[in-house]
Amino acid sequence: MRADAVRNREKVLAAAEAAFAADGLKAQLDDIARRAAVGVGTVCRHFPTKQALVGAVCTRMYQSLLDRARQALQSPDPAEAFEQFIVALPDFHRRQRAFAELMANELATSPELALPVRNELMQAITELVQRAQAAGAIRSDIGPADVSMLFSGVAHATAVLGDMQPALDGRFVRIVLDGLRPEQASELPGRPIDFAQLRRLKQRSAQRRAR
Amino acid sequence: MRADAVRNREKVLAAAEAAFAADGLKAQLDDIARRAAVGVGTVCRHFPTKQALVGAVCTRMYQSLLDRARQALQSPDPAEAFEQFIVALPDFHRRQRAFAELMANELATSPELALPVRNELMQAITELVQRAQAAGAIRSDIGPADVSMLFSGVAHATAVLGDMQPALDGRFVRIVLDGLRPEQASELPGRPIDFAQLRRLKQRSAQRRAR
DNA sequence: CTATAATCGGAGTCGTGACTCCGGTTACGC
DNA sequence: GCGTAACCGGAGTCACGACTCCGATTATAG
Repeated sequence: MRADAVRNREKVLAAAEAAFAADGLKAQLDDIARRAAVGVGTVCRHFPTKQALVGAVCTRMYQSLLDRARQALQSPDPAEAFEQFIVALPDFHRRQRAFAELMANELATSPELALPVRNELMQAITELVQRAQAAGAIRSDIGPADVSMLFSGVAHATAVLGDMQPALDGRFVRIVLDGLRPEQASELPGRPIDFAQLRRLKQRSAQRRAR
Repeated sequence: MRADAVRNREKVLAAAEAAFAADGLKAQLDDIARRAAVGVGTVCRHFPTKQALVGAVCTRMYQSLLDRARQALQSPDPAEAFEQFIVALPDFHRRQRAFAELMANELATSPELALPVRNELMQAITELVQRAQAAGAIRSDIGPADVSMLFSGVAHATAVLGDMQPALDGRFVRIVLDGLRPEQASELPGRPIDFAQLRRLKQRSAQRRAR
């Protein structure tokens, strides 16, 4: 691959990230091209479809989130590790607004982009949760997928709130965290959900939709 | 207005509700017309723009939600009133999936559809929260807008989860409710948010975006 | 029952936005 | 340096979806 090609590919990715951050998923290819100081053709050669571009941007985001999760896992205290990761989330989402939107929709959509990074991230989250539970830092009647579902909600709120008081979603996270502490009053309906189960549910739901 | 006209208007509204429920806001006018067993022209005469149709459907939804809030306010026990209203939310959203999406986006968008019903609903929620706080049923460091923000998250999750196990969002609500109980560990950043403040924040944010 | 005015339907218009095509240009191998 | 092959750009294509227009139809007034 030629040197200028890689350079442009990089410029496009950066521009796409910025554009998605500003306008969400509905950001236009033309705008992305303009931001990258590049023709539309170039964008479309590197990423044959918008979906592909989204996928590429998404992968980077997941990677960066995975890094955070791994960093949190370094911490010797499981409770702190969990909290550290969770509290960092809206901060992350604020910077990557579009990704919040993407990720928030992720659960339901785009099974087509089966990103290996995502699996690793799920792995890391699972570990974070299990360790925290073993240490008695969070309630035992939840599963990893419950956590990710919860934070798809946080992600969404962050995306919607936009540049309003950052404090707002900080409050949201703290409230949810409090709800996750051990020995809470409510009995949760159903059973703890992990990622394998979530996937099964998703498939069944997709089948139902197909009919 | 002629009798068949009202009848059709009603059919269109019902069809729109169903279509939005199935496909979200991106449901197509043609599809709505087909569901209503009516021509596209009819849809567009009754509702000159898609926005208007959305507004009309939205108003009904708010009305129905308001009814629930008022019903909850009837309960003599403030704690139970609050919980009753909140727990009913995802159930409501499941039936009205699109509305969940609408409502979830509401915070940021569509200041143009200034629905009077919405104001009444905010009033009712404010009362529900204040009474519950006075009775010591929920923590005192939150405001009504915090609650609605939180449940915009729930709404989103419900929308995304779709027809997956209804238990999933039931779990979500219980966890958030637990996080709202008095005397929790976390200290929330910032101050309690009420609707007036939220509106101000929104305006400032809109101005910033305009520049 | 008939005149009339409003309503209905769906084929057609128009705008928008993703993607293609090809002449001109720029980077590597020799 | 120079030939070649890959890359660049942006005007144009194409599909899709919101909305319009007008002949056919149907409800009310007298």
